Amino acid sequence: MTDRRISSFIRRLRYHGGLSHEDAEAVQALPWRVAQRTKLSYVVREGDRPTEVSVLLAGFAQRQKHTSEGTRQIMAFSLPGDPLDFECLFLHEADFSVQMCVTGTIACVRTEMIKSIMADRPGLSHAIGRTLLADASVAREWVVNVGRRDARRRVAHLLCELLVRAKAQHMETAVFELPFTQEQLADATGLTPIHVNRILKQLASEGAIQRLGRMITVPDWERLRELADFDERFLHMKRAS
Amino acid sequence: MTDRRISSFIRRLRYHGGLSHEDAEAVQALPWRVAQRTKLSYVVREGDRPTEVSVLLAGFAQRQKHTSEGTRQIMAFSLPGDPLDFECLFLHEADFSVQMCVTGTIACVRTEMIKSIMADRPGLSHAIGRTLLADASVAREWVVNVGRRDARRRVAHLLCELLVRAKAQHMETAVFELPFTQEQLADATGLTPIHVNRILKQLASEGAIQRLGRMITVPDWERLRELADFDERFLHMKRAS
DNA sequence: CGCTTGCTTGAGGTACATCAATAAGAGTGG
DNA sequence: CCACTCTTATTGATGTACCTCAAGCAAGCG
Repeated sequence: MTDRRISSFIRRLRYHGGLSHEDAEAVQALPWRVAQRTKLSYVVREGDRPTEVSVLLAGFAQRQKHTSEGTRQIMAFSLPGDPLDFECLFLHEADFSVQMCVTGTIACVRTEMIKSIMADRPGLSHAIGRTLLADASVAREWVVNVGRRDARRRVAHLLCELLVRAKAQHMETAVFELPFTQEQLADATGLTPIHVNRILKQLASEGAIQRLGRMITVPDWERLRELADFDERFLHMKRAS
Repeated sequence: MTDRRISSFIRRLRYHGGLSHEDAEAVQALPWRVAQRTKLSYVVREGDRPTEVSVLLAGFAQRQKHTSEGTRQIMAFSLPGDPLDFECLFLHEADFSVQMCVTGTIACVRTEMIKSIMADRPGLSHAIGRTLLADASVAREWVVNVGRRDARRRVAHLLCELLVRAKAQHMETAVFELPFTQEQLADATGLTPIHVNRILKQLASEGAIQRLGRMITVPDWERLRELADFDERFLHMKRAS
């Protein structure tokens, strides 16, 4: 029973360039095991050597690590269609944990299955490599964000990234429901939740965003983009899709 | 005229797992063009679409980006043997600049040449993928470093990473010559050069490191490692080498 | 030399963290 | 449907790690 939502993963593979029709069908035809995962549950933990890899079909997830101090750093947010731990196809041991932000759905396949179709399909192999390396590019941008931008720009930059990526996956974005707590936003930006709160308030008072609970509306995209020092080239998207 | 130093690149490809003897020979046999690059020269610039990719043979290089404010963030340091811009094999457009830290040597090949032997050699393709994804893992660790560690740990963590990587490339490490200015260390850790200076002084006064100019000696590795919250698993090295 | 680049040290400022308390939702069980 | 609890958001007061500005110093190098 193949889940139609796998197509969101295929759309993700296509962001970064062509993928043949046959390759797409081969991915669809894999024996995906679809599973529900509750909020806060872990899909992978740092140090695991998974025998399955997963794709996010619905909901949101985060990649994170903990320091010895007990603090947490989120290194990426995953949207529906995103592979969650495909780096394990190359690296064996997970260097980060993946945790669900909200209750959602994932699809898993055994690593051998993926590896075996990748061996027959260089085009698919390449597409997966591109996708993983595009994620790497995002991580590099996060180093810049956390290392060299002030709090206002950091938060705004994160909002921009989420909006662009959500749009590329055809998600509802006229009004964007932020599925993250301010604590998560803080752990993603290297700030405290209290300061994130103040920054969101400030952005709203400046008219850069509008808020209603966790609902964010961006009345003037160009304004927010400029304020955030946001240049979407780091997302390596080929087409508007 | 193949440069024997290409073997340092092959050693790097082997960090993360096996590479067949034939694959190694195929890499050696590529028509590498060896070139000298002076200190501060750029190998690639953000936004370039290079037709050649490069490997660092001697010297040090850094990956960096600039913000609209004019500040710089360094996202990685490259050691001899490291591929400098192989992500372009997958992503076409460079999302970062590569600049030489000191005068050194690089080896370049046209992208088609590499792509063509990769098409014939899945094992080599996989090894290159592993290497690039291991670099991605380092970038994620840098997000943690810059986002959630205090200045002392940040600097110490960077020193630990450089030492372990240098050791894995058989570089002289009993005494480690830091080839970086304090400004570069600052741009890599998200600090100011002045604060890096004070931190280095502090680390030295605590006995965690010894300094003589840019020469760094680590009298007690375990001590520095603990102080830095350093766990080398993120480097994904298979063997002590 | 003199000039430039990088290192060092001090004084003072600020962006963000920490601590503390209240308020507002969101479940949950009765 | 309401009381109860827990999590999340908000706001204020205070603290501090790091930044900025400024100056002197050492070392490499034409």
